[in-house]
Amino acid sequence: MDVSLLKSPLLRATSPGKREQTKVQNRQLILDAARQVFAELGYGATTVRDIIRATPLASGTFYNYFKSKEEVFQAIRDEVAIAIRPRLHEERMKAKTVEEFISCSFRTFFEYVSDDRVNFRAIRHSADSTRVRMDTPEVIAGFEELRTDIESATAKGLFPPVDADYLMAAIVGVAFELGERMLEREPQDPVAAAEFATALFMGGLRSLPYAAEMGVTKGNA
Amino acid sequence: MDVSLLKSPLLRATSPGKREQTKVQNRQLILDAARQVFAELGYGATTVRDIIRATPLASGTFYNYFKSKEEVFQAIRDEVAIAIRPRLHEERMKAKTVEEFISCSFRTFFEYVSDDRVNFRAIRHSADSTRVRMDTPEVIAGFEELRTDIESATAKGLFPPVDADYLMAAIVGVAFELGERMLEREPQDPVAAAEFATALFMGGLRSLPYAAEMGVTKGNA
DNA sequence: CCCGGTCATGACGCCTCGTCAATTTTCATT
DNA sequence: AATGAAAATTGACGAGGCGTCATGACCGGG
Repeated sequence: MDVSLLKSPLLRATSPGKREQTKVQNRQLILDAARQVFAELGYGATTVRDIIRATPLASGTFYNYFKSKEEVFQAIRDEVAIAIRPRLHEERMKAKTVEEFISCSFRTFFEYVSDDRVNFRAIRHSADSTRVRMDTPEVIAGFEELRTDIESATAKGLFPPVDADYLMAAIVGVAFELGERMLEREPQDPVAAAEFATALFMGGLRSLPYAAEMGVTKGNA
Repeated sequence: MDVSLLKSPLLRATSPGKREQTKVQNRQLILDAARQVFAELGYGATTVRDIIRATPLASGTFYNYFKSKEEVFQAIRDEVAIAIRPRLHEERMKAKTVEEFISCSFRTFFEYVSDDRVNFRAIRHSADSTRVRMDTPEVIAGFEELRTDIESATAKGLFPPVDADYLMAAIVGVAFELGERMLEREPQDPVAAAEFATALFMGGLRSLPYAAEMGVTKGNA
């Protein structure tokens, strides 16, 4: 048999083998169902059974793909982290000034959060007041990357010699908490949120954009 | 019968009735066991059964005191929130300047976190990478109080007219995330953490205390 | 056409859940 | 003290989730 024929790029592209095909498909089936169910019941209340019930598969099949509901959740989180991380890193590398570094980071993040609302809401919504955050390896790697980016920016003289670990923590804290609030507002305004955060990091309280309209919490002009 | 004798303050003080007594005692028994077990297994992995097994009580009794493991956790959280909230509020009311407002808030919070390490660790430790945060009514009320404190400080001209909601979120985000990092360092230094946060909010990045010693993450002098 | 390997299936044993009828404990009254 | 009602504790129970595994279906190569 001519191996080069069977394994030619063309054939592999059109027929990756039924085996592989259903494997990928099932995985996606489970992930989609999970997203759905998490959004509906909240992460905490969801059971593995709920997920497979939203799927044509049998209970045992679930465990061929994931070890637990946590692992599905990780996979969903990681998709996000993997999508956003290179973008953030790239923006930060391009930054010529501290301000650019900070503002690009926040803007990119908030825009992503706003676009990806569905995924983010999946976590927040839950009957009780539990809030879950998965610090998956992929997410943690994102944090670490931010820290090393800060460190190398410091080496380049962009930053003063700050405590990169604490600074990273502060950025992460503001990003997540502000992101949450942003999602509660209507209309969604990632740019404004990013401006707020940037001003805070650039010049502290006194530089914050004045609250043009009061009652931002509930009213919207 | 002389009611005033039976219900005299003295008697009530020494014997509040066995009924009441065991009720309080059992509640505490459960709370203590829960703290223990949460710290050991992590919040996510803990079951109601694990908690009562660490207690001389029967399974049914648990439900006379709490509806679920979430509610026990809430109760533990709330103890903390109730203990810390008045302190924070008081400090902020005394503040004559913005800087005092900010620095007192952070210092009080970080000192509390550091003292109360046990309670805080109970949440963080878990086999998987799940991080749980309970936004109980009591905790949310604490956030709201911070926001109204900001608003009234603004009214007094202490703050510029900022977006109090976002500012509150930023403070909360930094406090929690930095608190977490602080717990990972040795020796524990709440004052340094508070100084870092305060400098950030007062003057932004450029005011941050220089990292006197590098390698803060792992090394310690 | 057939065989070896891979994967889906769903029943199984174990465990937790929250409930509830039975029982014990407390307490006011006689 | 004796009594009876109210309150709280107990543990067994049905429902249902968990992760596993023997079974069988299905794919793909010879």
